[in-house]
Amino acid sequence: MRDVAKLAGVSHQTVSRVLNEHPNVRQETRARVLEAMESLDYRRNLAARTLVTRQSHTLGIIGFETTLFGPASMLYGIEDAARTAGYLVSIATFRNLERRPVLEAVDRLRQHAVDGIIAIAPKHAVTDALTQAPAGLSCVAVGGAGGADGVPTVRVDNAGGAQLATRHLLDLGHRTVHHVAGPGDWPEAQERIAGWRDTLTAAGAEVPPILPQSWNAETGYVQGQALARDPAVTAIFCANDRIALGVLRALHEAGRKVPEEVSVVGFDDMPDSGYFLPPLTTVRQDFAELGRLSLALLLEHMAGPESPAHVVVTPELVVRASTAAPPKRRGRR
Amino acid sequence: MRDVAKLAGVSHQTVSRVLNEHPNVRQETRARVLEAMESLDYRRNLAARTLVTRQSHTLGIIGFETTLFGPASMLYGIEDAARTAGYLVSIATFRNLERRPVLEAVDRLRQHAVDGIIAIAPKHAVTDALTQAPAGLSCVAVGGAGGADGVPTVRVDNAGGAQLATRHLLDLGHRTVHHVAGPGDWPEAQERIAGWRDTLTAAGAEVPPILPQSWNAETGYVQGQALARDPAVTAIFCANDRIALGVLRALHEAGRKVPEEVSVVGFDDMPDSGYFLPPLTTVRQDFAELGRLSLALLLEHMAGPESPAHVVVTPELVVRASTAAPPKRRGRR
DNA sequence: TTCAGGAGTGTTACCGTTCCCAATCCCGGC
DNA sequence: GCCGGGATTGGGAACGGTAACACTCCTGAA
Repeated sequence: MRDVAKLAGVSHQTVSRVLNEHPNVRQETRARVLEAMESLDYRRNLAARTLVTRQSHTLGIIGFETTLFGPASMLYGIEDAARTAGYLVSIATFRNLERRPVLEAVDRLRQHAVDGIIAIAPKHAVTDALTQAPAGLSCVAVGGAGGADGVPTVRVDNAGGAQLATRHLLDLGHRTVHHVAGPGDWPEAQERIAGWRDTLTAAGAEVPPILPQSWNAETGYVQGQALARDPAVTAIFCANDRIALGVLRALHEAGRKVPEEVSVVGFDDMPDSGYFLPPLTTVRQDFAELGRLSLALLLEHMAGPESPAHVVVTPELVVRASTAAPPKRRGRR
Repeated sequence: MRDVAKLAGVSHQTVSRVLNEHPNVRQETRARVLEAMESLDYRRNLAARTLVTRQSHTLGIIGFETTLFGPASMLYGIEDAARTAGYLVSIATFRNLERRPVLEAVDRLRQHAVDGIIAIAPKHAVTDALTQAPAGLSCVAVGGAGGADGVPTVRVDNAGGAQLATRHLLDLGHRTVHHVAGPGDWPEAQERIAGWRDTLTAAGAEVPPILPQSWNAETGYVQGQALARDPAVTAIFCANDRIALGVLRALHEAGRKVPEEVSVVGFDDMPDSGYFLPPLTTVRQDFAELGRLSLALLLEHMAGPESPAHVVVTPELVVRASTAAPPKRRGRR
């Protein structure tokens, strides 16, 4: 910077002003400085800037299982939006959903002086940990655990999505809808269960038992085998597309045709669920949008820490070929 | 830090020494300092440290389509390894595979003074851009484009993987193996094509034509429909699992049974390919390991920039239920 | 007894910015 | 022609660490 100043024949302070687009610099001077910067291939030292301004222009993301489609997409959305907002993102993942590892991740980011944190927070433990973050550090939670305490959140209306799916099946004429749930201690899974159950009871339909377990295809396969054995089962709502994949396989192996005999609905709309056998009807959530929104919320919160806002995104039903009317047509009741 | 020094009754320099685990500090003094740090909840300002040492203890990752399983997993592996090595990772993604955006991403990271860069580099343009990175900044390329110029690389033996798949099908008794390739301008796709073709010609089998297009399920579906129409087709090797998914669907819709009539092999071993219909035989690449290795290579290169090393990871065939002997048995030839 | 040398500690300079405040220039109004 | 005030510029002083070097002890060998 000193070199630039010397070459342009001004003080280092003026260079700084040009850098920060301070209004009170004469056009001519600014041009001279810019030219000098150009010819010296100068770039400012952000560490020095951070040291004095206490702003790193870096945002932190703490995430869990970022290898899965949902979290990875959110990450992508956040990074994209952050870039256009002039921020770099650093990422800290943790391996299990307890308070300690989360706090460690927050701490790691704090050490590096991030200006704010977005947590991909599927469980309450994460959101809770966030409330313990030091004051002055803005945090936003995105993903599962909704309606949290003092932390702004962005989330999907899981209950609404589950309702969409369940209603769709009911409207097709199914007497009731079975559900293969996600892990019982995940708010997202709970909300989907609630949305499904409420829709069923509101329609006066019987509520079959559930056995919440995991988010993967194996769960779907195992539970699907049991459901396939029961001829009364004509409609299955799965907590996500991976589970649906497993259910589809179980059904197929048991010789039960989809959608002629059994209808299946998923949740997420993963990239290739349109190519499942048959193409999966599912509830689509726009993860990238979720990421973008959470970034916007974070910036807002960093600018003026008002009372925490809560943004809810509405998912959308994508009807494909895995759902149809039940085999023996009955009246809509 | 001054406060800590005062409280411990030493100079700030001694505090610094304790922080950096300098050997020449008396036990007792060290204890006193540590205690002071504890009671003041002191944490060192990394920006200041970076300013003087010119080391940010941050690594940069530049990536493309990090929302897909492969890149996301590498990211994960890198972050994991970086954390244990005491680094934070920042990420910069770019939207298209040309030189400019890649260089911009490198620049962004450089501004933030990253100590090194790992590029998830599926195409040569990325690796090329890396060679233009300023001297003194260590870079490693991981992923597709192998055997590059001056940049250390970590990659999977795609040709070897393709050979594994093709051999497996040939050994089952198929006369030849058809291939649904990935996009023609991707080195990974090219290498898989080469491995497949070479294996075929080495075995004296006919080499069917290919039509390289894209990595997604749609490609598989479209090309699968054409292949399904040809009764001579009994074995299909797909450039990745997503393509295989599409092929499986096309085959099923055309009424051709897998694996009784047609065998299908994928590449990648995505999380749920074991639950495809039928469970997919595929070539497994360990993305997380790839990430870890690339980090190790980067650290090595940062320590002593010897001639760039090239690490090759061998993939592994996972045999599941989508492959079998061809319908009319013929001799092994 | 003297002295070399290492352990332990403190002093000072410096890393590259931005902030605060003062200085200078220039313009219009009285 | 003088003066107030905004525009423009410059001169230190931070920011919070680490590096380099100097200094004081203390120990063991000559």
